Amino acid sequence: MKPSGTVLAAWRLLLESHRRLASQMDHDLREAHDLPLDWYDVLHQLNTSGGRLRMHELSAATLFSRTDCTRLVDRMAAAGLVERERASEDRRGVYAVLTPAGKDRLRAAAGSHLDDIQRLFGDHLRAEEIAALESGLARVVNAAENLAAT
Amino acid sequence: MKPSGTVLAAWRLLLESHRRLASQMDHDLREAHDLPLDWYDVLHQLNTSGGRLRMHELSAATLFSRTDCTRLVDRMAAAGLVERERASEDRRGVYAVLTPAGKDRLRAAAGSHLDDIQRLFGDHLRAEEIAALESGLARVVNAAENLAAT
DNA sequence: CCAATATAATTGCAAATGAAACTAATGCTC
DNA sequence: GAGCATTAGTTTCATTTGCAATTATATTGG
Repeated sequence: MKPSGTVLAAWRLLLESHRRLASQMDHDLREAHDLPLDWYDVLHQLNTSGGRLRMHELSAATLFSRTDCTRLVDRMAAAGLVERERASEDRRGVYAVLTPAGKDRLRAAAGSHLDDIQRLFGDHLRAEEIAALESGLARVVNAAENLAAT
Repeated sequence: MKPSGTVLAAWRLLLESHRRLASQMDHDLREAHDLPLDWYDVLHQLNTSGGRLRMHELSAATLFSRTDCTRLVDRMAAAGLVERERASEDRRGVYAVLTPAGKDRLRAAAGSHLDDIQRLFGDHLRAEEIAALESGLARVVNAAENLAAT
């Protein structure tokens, strides 16, 4: 089935808002905290998962490829924000572990980044639009997850 | 001001739905038509603009950087989908022009791509959610545009 | 009118990316 | 418990990207 004009318009707006906001936020984070948005994402995911994740869990959480995670962790480890730790229960495995410095850096950046989310995104939406985004996109994401799991 | 939990959730869902759907759609387009999503985007924008755009207009329409446009057009010209044409009214300028082959390729790919948009996105949204996405994100994009224009 | 400045597009270089090959350890089956 | 398939993670290679510098043309202020 073909999408209606409104579905198409909504999809294009989602694409455009993502591109504009993501690049603006990346720019702001680099400017203010010398932290790429990708790094912020990794720090955030680690932090909300108790500070340690296996590489493949990090990949699933951030939606970066395994390859990408390997190299993000490389660079972030060089910058002292995370550490690698071999898994004791599975000797193939590696944990990415948030360091205290990484936690500090995240805390420092979180304030202005959250402000950015509000300023660039939240400020322009009505409560019922936010609710609609949340419920609708949750279903979209869910369906995509199931598809990917196949 | 800090975003409320629902704003934050909505933002994260927007990020996640974009990543999942864009990569799925890119994959499907390559699979079925050997056409990266970026190329589709360029063909689409050219087509909806009468088949010819100055490089900087293409950049504004697609939100790819000027550099990126130069090189996308390079590769697509090598594949015969577009042509470069020096602008007669401004000799610095270059038009990217859709070729008949490019138009054909777009037409061929559009069908399955539109199906994808419906299947992955539209099918999971209620009419009022689509309307909310459309109106809300239009305001978000607008605000971001004005900011960028500064 | 012409020097200074701005704009259009490309290019060189360093960094980031993705797919597929590779290494190592585990699990599964007979 | 030996062999085969699977899973975890990294690495290699070719491609892509982004920033800053470059080239060429247009515009503007004195």
